[in-house]
Amino acid sequence: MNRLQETTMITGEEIYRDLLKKITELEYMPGDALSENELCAAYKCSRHMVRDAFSRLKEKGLLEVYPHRGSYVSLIDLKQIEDILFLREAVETAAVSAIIRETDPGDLPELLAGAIEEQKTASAGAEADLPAYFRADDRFHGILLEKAGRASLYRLLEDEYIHLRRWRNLEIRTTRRIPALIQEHESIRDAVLHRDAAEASVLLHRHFDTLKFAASVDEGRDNSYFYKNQTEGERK
Amino acid sequence: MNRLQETTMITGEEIYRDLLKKITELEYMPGDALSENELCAAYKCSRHMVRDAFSRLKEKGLLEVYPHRGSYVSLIDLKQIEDILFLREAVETAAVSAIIRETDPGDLPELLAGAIEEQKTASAGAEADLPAYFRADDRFHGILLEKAGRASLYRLLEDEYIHLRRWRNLEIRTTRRIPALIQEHESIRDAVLHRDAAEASVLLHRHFDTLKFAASVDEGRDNSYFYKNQTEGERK
DNA sequence: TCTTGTATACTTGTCGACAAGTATATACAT
DNA sequence: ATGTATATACTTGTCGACAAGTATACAAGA
Repeated sequence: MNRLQETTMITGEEIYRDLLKKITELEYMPGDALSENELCAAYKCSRHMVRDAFSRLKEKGLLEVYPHRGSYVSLIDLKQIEDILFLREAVETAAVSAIIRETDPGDLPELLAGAIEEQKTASAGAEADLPAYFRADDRFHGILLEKAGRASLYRLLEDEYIHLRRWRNLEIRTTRRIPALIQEHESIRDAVLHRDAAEASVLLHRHFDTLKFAASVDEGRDNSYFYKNQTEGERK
Repeated sequence: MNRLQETTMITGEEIYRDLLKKITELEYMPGDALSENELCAAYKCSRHMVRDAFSRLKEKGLLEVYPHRGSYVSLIDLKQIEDILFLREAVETAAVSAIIRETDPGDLPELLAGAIEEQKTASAGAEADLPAYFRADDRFHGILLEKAGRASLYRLLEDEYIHLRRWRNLEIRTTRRIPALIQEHESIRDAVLHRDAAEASVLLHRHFDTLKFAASVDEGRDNSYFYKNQTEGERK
């Protein structure tokens, strides 16, 4: 707990959003202790607002509350990250399949090209803007669902993707490996535009395997940001 | 609000679970008003416990809270139901693909056969046990994910499946159409055991289309259990 | 020095009371 | 009879205070 700024939050909803954002963007790192008292002092509100936000964050798996001991930002569960990557691969493969099966391209080429272009500019040069790249990356995959008529599903899965984003913010802090990801995006786009569902499926599988590999590398690291071997939620 | 039994709940978690169950199992119907005061009287606890449960139910999209007016059980969003069916189809197709690609059958035949057998006994005869059938149905699909090494993903998607179960409880109240669903399960099982991924994919698509059709029929119904045309959350 | 018991300073859990907004019923004027 | 203003009975929103459990610091005894 530090950097408690003098914000003037009002509603419990805003407190919840603020905490959610700070956890996702690693302002509060995995394992950090969050004190109800300090937070309600920072937000200048009563503990009930903070407790309500805590309750929801706990429900989302972003906070662990140990009664009468303290509350801590959840560690990252790499098995869960792999699950969500599997989920995304499955959903986006189905979306691409639906796009190819049911509709004509429409403005899909322009949309995908725009997202890819934005990824390149955001990740290029020394003044690379990683958050901007991540947004463009999300947009690329979002376009696929939207054009499959499943934009609302993308919103529905937001809660799961939160965990993915937090891990991504922790994992990808340089632009070193981004060009390879962009190249994979271009391959996927080409397969979709050529209406080659089988090829797109293979490329999506490979794309998410690239990320799963990164997650498996984390597995071996010995820092305090990840749960170790199924012992999730066993803080002594 | 009625049938308030004299339970002796204690923790807020139990209250939340109880409300969740009663909403899912339609003891509280879509649109029903839930009063904080009446509930905390029934549970013999303070309003804070109920409010905390309300906050989480709201977050899950099962309750709509209108400040200073009242709280109501969410109506069923059929677009969301279709999204979740699309999600399940995508995930289970990917799971079947993984099963066929990566592992040998193992005890998969026995497990699937057991689940199907349970579906038949639960839905047969005049004393049919629908909840038991639903559990066996869930198990069938759960086995596919488990054998693909994604049991934890199944748990992760529980929150989305809650909405599906609530709709299912409302939609399927007789055993009339269940034999067809069981037959589809048997076809899917056969395709998986014959390691025919393409056929399994087609059959899964058809299976979920059967359910999506039921959802589209609901769309035309003129009762108060469903949101009408994207106007979700517009209660005057 | 080591062990043990106790006091203390934390943490989260729960409660009652009041504030504020909304809808309805009622009395009044037209 | 009808439209309007007011009073009342609800609803959810917010707060301060206290209860209860945990870990730590510290002092007393072996």
